[in-house]
Amino acid sequence: MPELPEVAMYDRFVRSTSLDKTIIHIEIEDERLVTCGQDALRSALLKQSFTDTTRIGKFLFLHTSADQVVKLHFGMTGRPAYFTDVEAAPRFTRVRFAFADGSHFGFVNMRKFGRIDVAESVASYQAAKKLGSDALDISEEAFVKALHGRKTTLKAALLQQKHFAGIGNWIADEIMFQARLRADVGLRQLSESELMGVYDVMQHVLRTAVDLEADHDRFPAHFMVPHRWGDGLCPETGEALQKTTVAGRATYYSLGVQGPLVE
DNA sequence: TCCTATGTTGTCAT
DNA sequence: AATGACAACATAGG
Repeated sequence: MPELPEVAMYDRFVRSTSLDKTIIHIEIEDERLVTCGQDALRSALLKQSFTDTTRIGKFLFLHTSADQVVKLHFGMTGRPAYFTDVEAAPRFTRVRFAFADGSHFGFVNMRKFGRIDVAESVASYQAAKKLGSDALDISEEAFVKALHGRKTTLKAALLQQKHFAGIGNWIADEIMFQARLRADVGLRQLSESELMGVYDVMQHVLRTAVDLEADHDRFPAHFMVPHRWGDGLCPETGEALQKTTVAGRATYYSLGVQGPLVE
């Protein structure tokens, strides 16, 4: 379940389990998940170790003792795993890194949308792939500049990773709910000051989710998302949340709070 | 059987 | 050239 707050937890997990252990074997179930190819992955990592991590949006970079980085992207269904017995490997462990101490790091990915790649540095990867700064790091000025006056909808723009990275489908819906904006509002209809409000909401949603360790059960009562996954009722009006499609994604919204779609 | 799912990217059109 | 819309990818579970 990886959007920015979830990947922040993955980051913490990896740091606490899998750093500074020599990698002695890499088992690859499906090479399609390894962008650089299995040979390049093995030559980059065998006899090396992970030494540090950097997270940008939904991307997690593992620095190696050979001074390269391994990029992990989890797709829609990915998560990291750590286990000491191969037999205990979680179902859907697609790539497994075996450490010299007998433990293992697993890249678990049911749907195979996750990807592993090797790059020379975080900066070089970020530049090559046009990946924006982390959404928690972008300035208000840069946020407004990136969005103001564009032709697309707010939700589509929030989902792009180019200008600021880490927003996914549930966070986009949560931001639009808390900003009290229609699910399909166009950026041309939003003033700079309204976009500053969206920025503040984005920071609040991300900061809160990270502080609560991405645990949906602990999200505040004014958050919509737990209701989207639960009783389907707006936390403010008590009415049923509406469902539609915006930017090609399932979109939940409160008619009473956000108003009707434009059609 | 059919539909949905927390994401990205290639392709085609504007 | 740049930007935007949308299908495609792969799999499990309801």
